[in-house]
Parts: sequence; C-alpha cells; structure tokens
Amino acid sequence: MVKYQSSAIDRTFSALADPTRRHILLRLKDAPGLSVSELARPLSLKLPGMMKHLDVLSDAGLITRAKTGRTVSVNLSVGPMQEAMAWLQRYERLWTVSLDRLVAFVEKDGE
Amino acid sequence: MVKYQSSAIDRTFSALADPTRRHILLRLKDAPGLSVSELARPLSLKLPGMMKHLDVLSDAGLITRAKTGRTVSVNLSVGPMQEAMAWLQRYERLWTVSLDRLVAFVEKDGE
DNA sequence: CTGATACTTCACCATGTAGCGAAGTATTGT
DNA sequence: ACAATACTTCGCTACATGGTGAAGTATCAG
Repeated sequence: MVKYQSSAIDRTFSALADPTRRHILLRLKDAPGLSVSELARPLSLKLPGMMKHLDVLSDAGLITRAKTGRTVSVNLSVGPMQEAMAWLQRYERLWTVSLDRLVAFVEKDGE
Repeated sequence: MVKYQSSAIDRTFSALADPTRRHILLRLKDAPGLSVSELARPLSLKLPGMMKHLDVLSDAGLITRAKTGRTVSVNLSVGPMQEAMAWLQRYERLWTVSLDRLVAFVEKDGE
C-alpha cells in the first residue's frame, strides 16, 4: 500500500476529521488497551471497517497496536495531536474567547 | 449534490487536512483581505481550484468572503479553529512535552 | 458600446475513502 | 484433530476530493 507523501500533519488532521475516529480516540483515552472487536462492537461497525479506521489512525501515528496471541490491544499515542495543537496555537493571538468555555461546547462530541 | 450532514468540527478538521488550505489560512493571517486571484497566483493554482478550496474553508466557517465590485476579499474567521483546539485540548493531561517547543517544530509548514 | 478583468459555474477526469461480504490466517479451547 | 475466535486481507460498490479547461456573469476602463 503505497502511501502518497502527505505530511504528518496532513494525516493527523485528516484522521481527526472523521467522527468515528474521534470517538475511538476518546474511548481509548478512558479505556486504554481495548481490542479491535471491543472498539467495533458499540459502533455497529464490522471488523473490516474498523480495520480501515485503525489503519488511518496508525498511519497518522495517533495509536499503537500490540498483538498478544490473537487479540490486538490498541493504545493512544498523542504526539501528532500535540503537533496539530501547535499548528492551531499559531492563531492564538487572533482569539478572544476563553478556551475553557469552548471545551464545554464541544463536549457533546464525545458521545 | 447531496451534502452529508457532517458536523462543524468534521468540516473544520477536514479543511485543515490539506496543506494548500493551511497555507491559505496562514497567508490570510499575515495579509487579511487578499483577493481570490492574489491567493491563487503564488500557488500555481487556477481560479476554479482556488474556488473549491475557498468553498471548503467557507463551509467550515474558517473564512468569510466579501465582494466589492468584481473583486472578493477573503478574511479569517477563527471561531471553528477554537473548537478544533478545544477538542484537542481534551488530551492535555496525556501530554508531557511543552507546546512552545512544538510550535517551533511545525513552523516550517508555513512556507 | 466594446473589451478586459475577476470571479463563478459546469463538465469532466483521476484518485482516495468508507463501507460491506467473503475468504484467509493465526491462536485458543475441547 | 477440530472448531471457534480474532483479526486480516481481498474484491467490490458508492461517493467525495482536487484538479483541469471552457463557458458564463458581472463590473470597470476607454
């Protein structure tokens, strides 16, 4: 699978653009080490579909996968998210509203 | 053309996933009010191509367009970026590295 | 009015993405 | 050995994205 040479930050933002993938990341934050099936079950998503999402998240470096026996445990790897954050941070001086209010505003996305 | 009802934050991250669009945003930050042609010229991009990028950025609410006569001046509108930032902010406790270092790290993306 | 300029829309192409069922591989349980 | 489990890969469909050139619309200059 030849990945076109999109930059790391391209892949990060692209991975974050999908609500299913953001859900996966939030879930992993609260429950690290979940298996592929455990991640797929509550999303009414078949395994091949979950595999593709995990591939995207892996390519973006947002998760790591470790196989033990026949089960794969998935974990967060937040480095690339820091870079995405840093990119957005460059607009800081243009902002006027406090971030704390906005964290509450997007909280509903977690469900 | 049936527009899927993707959420605002989907559109924001998706818009930010393209290097050309991030370039446009950075350029507008330093030179607000540039016209469509002025934005397209240094990118070796034809006007229809630029139009599509501006449509994506508009749909994401990241820019505003104001027509005066026959020229359109484009400006930043950073609200949605704050929401994207807020989403990423939720991982804050998992982070260990200082953001300031990372801001420098992604600085090259601005060219 | 006529022509140039600035943008907009249209039709099209190539490629990428998200999902599925089916089939394959590797590990565990009996 | 055999079957079930957990993932992985394959082939396919449907649709979105990023780009182009050509044609259309609106404004400005002479």
